[in-house]
Amino acid sequence: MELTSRKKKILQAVVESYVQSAEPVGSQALAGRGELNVSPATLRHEMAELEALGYLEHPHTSAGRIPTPLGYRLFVNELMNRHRLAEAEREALDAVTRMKQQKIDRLLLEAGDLLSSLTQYPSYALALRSEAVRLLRLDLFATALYTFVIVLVSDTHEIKNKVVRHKAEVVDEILRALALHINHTFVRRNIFDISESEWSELERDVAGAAEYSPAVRLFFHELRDEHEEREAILTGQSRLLDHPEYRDIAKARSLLEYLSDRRELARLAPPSPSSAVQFIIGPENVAEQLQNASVVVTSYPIGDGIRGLIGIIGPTRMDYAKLTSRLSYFAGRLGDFLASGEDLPGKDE
Amino acid sequence: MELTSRKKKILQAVVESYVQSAEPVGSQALAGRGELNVSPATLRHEMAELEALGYLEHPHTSAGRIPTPLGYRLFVNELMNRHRLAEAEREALDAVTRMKQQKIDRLLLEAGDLLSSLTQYPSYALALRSEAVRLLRLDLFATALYTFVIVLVSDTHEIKNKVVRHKAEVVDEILRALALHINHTFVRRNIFDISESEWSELERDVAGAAEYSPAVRLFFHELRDEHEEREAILTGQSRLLDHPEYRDIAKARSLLEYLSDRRELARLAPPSPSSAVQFIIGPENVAEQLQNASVVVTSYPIGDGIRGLIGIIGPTRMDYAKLTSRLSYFAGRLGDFLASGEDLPGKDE
DNA sequence: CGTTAGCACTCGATCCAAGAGAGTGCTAAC
DNA sequence: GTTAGCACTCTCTTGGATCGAGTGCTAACG
Repeated sequence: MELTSRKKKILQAVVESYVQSAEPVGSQALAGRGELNVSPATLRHEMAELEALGYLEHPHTSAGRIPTPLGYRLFVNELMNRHRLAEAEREALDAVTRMKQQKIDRLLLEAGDLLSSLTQYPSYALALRSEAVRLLRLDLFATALYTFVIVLVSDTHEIKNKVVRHKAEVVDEILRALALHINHTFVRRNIFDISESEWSELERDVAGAAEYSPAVRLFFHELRDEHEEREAILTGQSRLLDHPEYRDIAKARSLLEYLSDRRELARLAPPSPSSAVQFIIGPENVAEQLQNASVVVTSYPIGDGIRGLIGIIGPTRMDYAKLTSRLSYFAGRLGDFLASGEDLPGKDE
Repeated sequence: MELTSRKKKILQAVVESYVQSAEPVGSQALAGRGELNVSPATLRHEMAELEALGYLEHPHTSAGRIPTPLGYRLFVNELMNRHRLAEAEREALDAVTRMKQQKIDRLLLEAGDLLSSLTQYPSYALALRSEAVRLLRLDLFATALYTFVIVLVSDTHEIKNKVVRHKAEVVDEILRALALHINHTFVRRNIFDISESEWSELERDVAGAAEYSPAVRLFFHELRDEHEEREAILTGQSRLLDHPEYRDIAKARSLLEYLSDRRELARLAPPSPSSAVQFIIGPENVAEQLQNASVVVTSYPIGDGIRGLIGIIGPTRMDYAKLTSRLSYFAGRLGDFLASGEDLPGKDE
């Protein structure tokens, strides 16, 4: 059943007013806003119906109305006005992305920091990795009598490395030969897809390789684990406490505790290929601790088909309109910057 | 002026009781503990004197006493009993350090996590770097037409790397020659100490080197910045909210905000070459936001003369005795594990 | 028939006074 | 030096009274 346009206007006004004041909004206050030219009595009538339909609720008899999650959902889907970003905010973000040569994690941290300080909510960000890590180049070399180093450059120009302690004296020549062979055989291949028999073949072809190849295989194996286990970058947690919904320590505690698990956070929102802003409102969240919280999140291209996520976490009462425009702008700028390749930061580690 | 032994006993009892109950302790409660065989009236007398001396204080007339920071200071310096660690706690930490092949940051994170969950306070940890980064080996190689990679292995077996986009086509031969020369000339040298004239010399000696050496110099320069700017690893912030002193949101907010600055945190405690546990109690802290907080911290060797720090942050009312024994054990185990070299983790940024 | 004014009613928030209880400091006796 | 006694102080809790915002219902209005 479609709502009448007046009901929509009323719902919109309730959301906007409540978002701003954090106080349940009553019929008088609503009438006083001026945008609805009807009496409080009529508003009471309409609001009672909106409540029956599940869009509004009542903390107690003698209080005004607040939007339900369903109400917010309708608001973000249909009623929200586009919001314009302040010049100063754009400037600030542009300044962050203008700093070149940064590592991506650093960049996301700074962007998140800025986003959090602009919105007064915690923000989180992460880079979604592609399924594969394709070998661009592998290097092996001795660094001491008993140690050698593995350096891998992927086709996305990420570098991974590891120091290996060897049980015997390291022979640099064999390492070189092994590296040469690996580079030759597996270049542009997904390192997670190298089969058992290919390894055996390799060990047969390169004299002495069998002594070192297990370390390389272990390294690839560890990369896979690391690759699959993403951790989000979180900033501005403490700002949660500024909002009245977390006046209650227990609520704050529970949400903050949830946020402290960065891996959990990374799984918060499904990766989306589109650049649309997503909303996960209250009970739409799976996590128990997020039942009274909302997540506003969007994605941006990092390059090579990989996307990043940047979002905000707060109480269900948030200014979704403002957040949407901010996030869009952030994601846009990050995408421009990162996908351009022009200033591709070294993603080491 | 030295306190009488009875006064010390009383102070000790007050601290222990207050630490446990979070309630100001009165003369009756104190007498009820049994360890002092005097009447409440006598205790009142003594406590009044302890108050005059600055070791105790009075929230208001009809309340019991609580220790002042000076009182805690005396307690940790002289009165504290050594505390025995539970078997289960030792087990848990041993399990963490038993996991091999981890990166040091990961290890510290897990140890910190465990420490925090055992103590119910936020914990922090960081590795103090040595002043120098000595070159063990530098590698340069092209990865694409216009990009090359710099990989540096320091003598502490840390690996740093960077992808560089070059303005012209990269000539691998020149890179090799440059790397060879740098390795030859600067090996075991502190990369921060390489002089202007040495660079010029290098650029003169290797044909074409001038095209690539600025990137290497920039890389070294960035390493210096990164090297100097340490960030602490923090875990368990949300546990602060479990303690009654942070019932007041504003206090919690202020401390949590302080903690969110990891660089600031890294400067919290002076690096100490000894393995003694340090206490920074209330106003002994420089930071404004820590005036009502205490830091308990100790250090452990990482190897090569470098030390790490691990500590706990909480209200001034903490069980210093228990924390001390826990920290000592943690630091000891971490030190054993890290400095042994046997399982030296790859510290790849 | 939708809209509006009027009105009784509900219920949380605030205020205030009274009382309980914990703990003190002082004094005087042991 | 130690202790019992006691008046005093101050916080915390409790309960009732009041306030006021906001509702839902009803009846009248255009």
